[in-house]
Amino acid sequence: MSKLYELLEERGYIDQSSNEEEVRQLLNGEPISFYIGFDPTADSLHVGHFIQIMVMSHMQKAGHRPIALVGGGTAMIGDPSGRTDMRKMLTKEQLSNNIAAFKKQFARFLTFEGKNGTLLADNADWLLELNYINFIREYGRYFSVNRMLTAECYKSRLEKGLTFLEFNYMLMQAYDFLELYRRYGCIIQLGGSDQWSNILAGADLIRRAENAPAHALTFRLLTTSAGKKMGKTESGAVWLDAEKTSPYDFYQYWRNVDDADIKNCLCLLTFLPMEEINALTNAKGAELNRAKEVLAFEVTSLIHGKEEAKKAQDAAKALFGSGGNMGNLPTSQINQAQLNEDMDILALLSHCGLISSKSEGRRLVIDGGIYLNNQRVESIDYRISLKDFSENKALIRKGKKTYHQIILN
RNA sequence: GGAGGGGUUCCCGAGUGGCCAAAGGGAGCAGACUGUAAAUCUGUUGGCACCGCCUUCGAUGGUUCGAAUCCGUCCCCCUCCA
Repeated sequence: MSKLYELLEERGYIDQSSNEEEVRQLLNGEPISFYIGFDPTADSLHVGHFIQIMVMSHMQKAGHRPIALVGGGTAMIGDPSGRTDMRKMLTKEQLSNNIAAFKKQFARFLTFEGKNGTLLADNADWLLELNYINFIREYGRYFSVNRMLTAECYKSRLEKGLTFLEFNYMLMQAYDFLELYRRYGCIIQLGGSDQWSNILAGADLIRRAENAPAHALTFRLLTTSAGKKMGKTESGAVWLDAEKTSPYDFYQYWRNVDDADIKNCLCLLTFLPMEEINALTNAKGAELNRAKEVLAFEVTSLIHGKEEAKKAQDAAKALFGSGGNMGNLPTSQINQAQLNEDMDILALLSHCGLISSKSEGRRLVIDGGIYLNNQRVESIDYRISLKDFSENKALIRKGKKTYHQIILN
């Protein structure tokens, strides 16, 4: 008998369950089928999803069969949970494109082969052909509006406004669970804690419609110790797709987490054994930097592979410490002709995409936030020239941490 | 459908004819201090050819020397009544 439940609990994944004892026995017992839903609202998964994938992976390793459900149907409605605004609807083309991207990313963490190979399902397969009257007559009677309104996700939306379209979301998701139960014998749904009421609704529906037991288990969202959602940067989410968030930036995101969040991240986002995590996080003060390096390296390896993680780490070490080679930095090309023209510092900055307007660049330079080859640029009129390059390379830095390499060719 | 109240810069939110590129807060960015951390303090946050000019205050058309502010029409949101 495995100790899967205890493992998840010790690592801090578990938030709420429909019945702790029963869920514990399910997870620790014979192989079962479970599902987690993913909304294909973007063309890549992000860090928020990663924690769910980690759980799926833990579950699969313990012998259970994951069902990854992409909400091709529900995404056409929009989940009101945790949002103040209505989610925008997507076209079918966007959806199928996004779903394809998800599949690829899942494959890094989950096996699709074998007796407990991951099953990929799309609720568009059954939701799109539902008949309204039939659905309402068959399942509408199982849902109490009074109860739905007490759900936190709707309560808050009632102040702001909630359309009937979105109100239906809970029914759709509940129906998904029922459908997966019927098709694949899925008896437990997992998800982020924001999904609690939707998941419960599904379990309830199975109990009522099928007179069979079904369970719910939610996981803590990845938040900072201050309670803020992690995985957001000024430029948006931290994506798992290397095209959208480069391995270097990805690495740096984790390298820079708050001291207070290191342990949590190590537990939730890596497979390192607890003893090792405890040893790393018992350090004090500046020694915690070691733990951050390990965190950044491990998470980057999981997402982008060891090789990319190594490159990102080397680049970081080259820039912030000594040694290491910095081949893997964000880089821009520049040619001789451009150099001969009017390549002042502002033009260079926007060429590299480091600023979104000349005004911003102007401010940065005046504030002393721009460095060329680690020398502060003093004037907005500074003109870059051949002498700024050594071996056809120059290094530009914005603030303390944003590095960009320029290659002359 | 009726009555009333709204839509302001990334977000919240002031502004009700010129002193408004628009208070204040949040968030962001930069500087100092540091451990590539946190906290704190300082500066900054529409664009550009930047001591000047241009474009913004739901949309559009007016009034005026001059409008985010007044008037008309339209779109959207909220509250109460049905």
